[in-house]
Amino acid sequence: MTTANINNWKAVEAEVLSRIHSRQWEPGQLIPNESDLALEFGCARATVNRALRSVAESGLLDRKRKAGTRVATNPVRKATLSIPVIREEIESRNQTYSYAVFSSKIEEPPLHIRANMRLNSSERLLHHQSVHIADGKPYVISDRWINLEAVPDIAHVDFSRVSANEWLVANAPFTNGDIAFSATIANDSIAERLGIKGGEALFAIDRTTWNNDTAITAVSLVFHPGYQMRTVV
Amino acid sequence: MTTANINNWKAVEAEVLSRIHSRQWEPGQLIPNESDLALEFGCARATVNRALRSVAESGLLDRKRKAGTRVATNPVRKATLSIPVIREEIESRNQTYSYAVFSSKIEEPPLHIRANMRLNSSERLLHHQSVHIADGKPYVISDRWINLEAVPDIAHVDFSRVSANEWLVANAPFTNGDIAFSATIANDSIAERLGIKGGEALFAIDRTTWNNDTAITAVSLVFHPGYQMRTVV
DNA sequence: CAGTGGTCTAGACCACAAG
DNA sequence: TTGTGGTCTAGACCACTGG
Repeated sequence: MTTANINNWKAVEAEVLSRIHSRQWEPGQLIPNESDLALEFGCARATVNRALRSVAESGLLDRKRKAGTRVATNPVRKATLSIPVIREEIESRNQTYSYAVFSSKIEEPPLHIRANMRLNSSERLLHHQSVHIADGKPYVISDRWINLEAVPDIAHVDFSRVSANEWLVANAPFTNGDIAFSATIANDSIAERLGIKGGEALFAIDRTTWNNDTAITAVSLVFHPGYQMRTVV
Repeated sequence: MTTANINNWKAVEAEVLSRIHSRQWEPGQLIPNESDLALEFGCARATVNRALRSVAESGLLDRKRKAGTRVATNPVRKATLSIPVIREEIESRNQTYSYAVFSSKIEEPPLHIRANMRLNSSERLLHHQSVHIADGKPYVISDRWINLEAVPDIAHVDFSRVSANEWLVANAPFTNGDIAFSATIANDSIAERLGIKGGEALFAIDRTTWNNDTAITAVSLVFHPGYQMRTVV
């Protein structure tokens, strides 16, 4: 025997990946169906299915009923990035976390926020601006709008003890959300809050979350200069 | 009957999500084990397993053998973003795609590139700089280093016909890679290549890909002003 | 040690879509 | 029409890990 036993889905996955990388199965090529592979590997079809499904999810295979399974020609690699609570992100680097609120008041939102959250004109919104601090240095500033109709309890929260982010995560589960990543220039107000000079390029994340069709919150995060968001494929 | 039959894994998943969102199962709480849920829903344990595994992958459940399954307290939401071939990204917006090479030559790389690719001092690298153009306007500029030891064939490729990106995707499959997203300021050379004024904030992606332990290529992409990368959770 | 999730199996039926 | 992947089932054993 030159190959180890292929009797579990991880082994099947490894063998499939190996055949793709070695180009034994070339891009665009139809690979054998599940039953044949199960026979070849000496395992159940369900095991082959589990492995092929996993590889397909990573983008390296295209599967269609009746048409069969093909090696993807332009593999659209999918990177998964986790969106951590900022406090945990900072503490995981062994830095001390702190947090300060600039302002927190009920306001009329600008039009683009209303449009973004798809609100009628009647909702009252809490406008909450704060900064998360790592080892005493501003890490990211947060400019958040919260739909009080969706989360009435938040009116009574003491934000000196817990950040709006964490309170919402724990108390206002959302079903779906949009995220946009971009670059922005540090204007005077941003620069002041981050304790930097103006004119620098800053990494920004804009996130809106929903509970089914009602918007919960829209937040704009602007990170300190040099911040990188990393992941692997 | 108030509820529909829960006899497939999608239905089980929907029911589980509903119980989490409605806080019938609260954050941190231990939920029933797979066998009990299977009994309650009237389906096989494997079906419950499929559903719970799916929810756990999205970050809303924490599963541990023996310890059981708990609702995540700080759900680390995972966003998956697909990394498309730039030509396809542009064409999917019904814009016309074109492409131009600024320079392509074998050079000694700067130290940070060598370190990033974890190379010995001996490898020869192809330095390839280009721009991808949408509807006649620069869309993103690419500054790429290619390890000729890993991809010798690339020396003979006619880059006027196919972009380095697409050739590599089709001919140099990789097993893994790192990606970093950041913001950068438009210096003079970047601004000139993007046809903009200097000083603007630009979204940047740095990606290094590997075939097992040998680096294939490191590429730095700098997008036109206003570019956003979007996804959903 | 014992309870939980993780996995495998053999067989069955279904849903989709290519020809 | 028919071949393919998608899924469900009942049962079994295994692997990890908390107590």
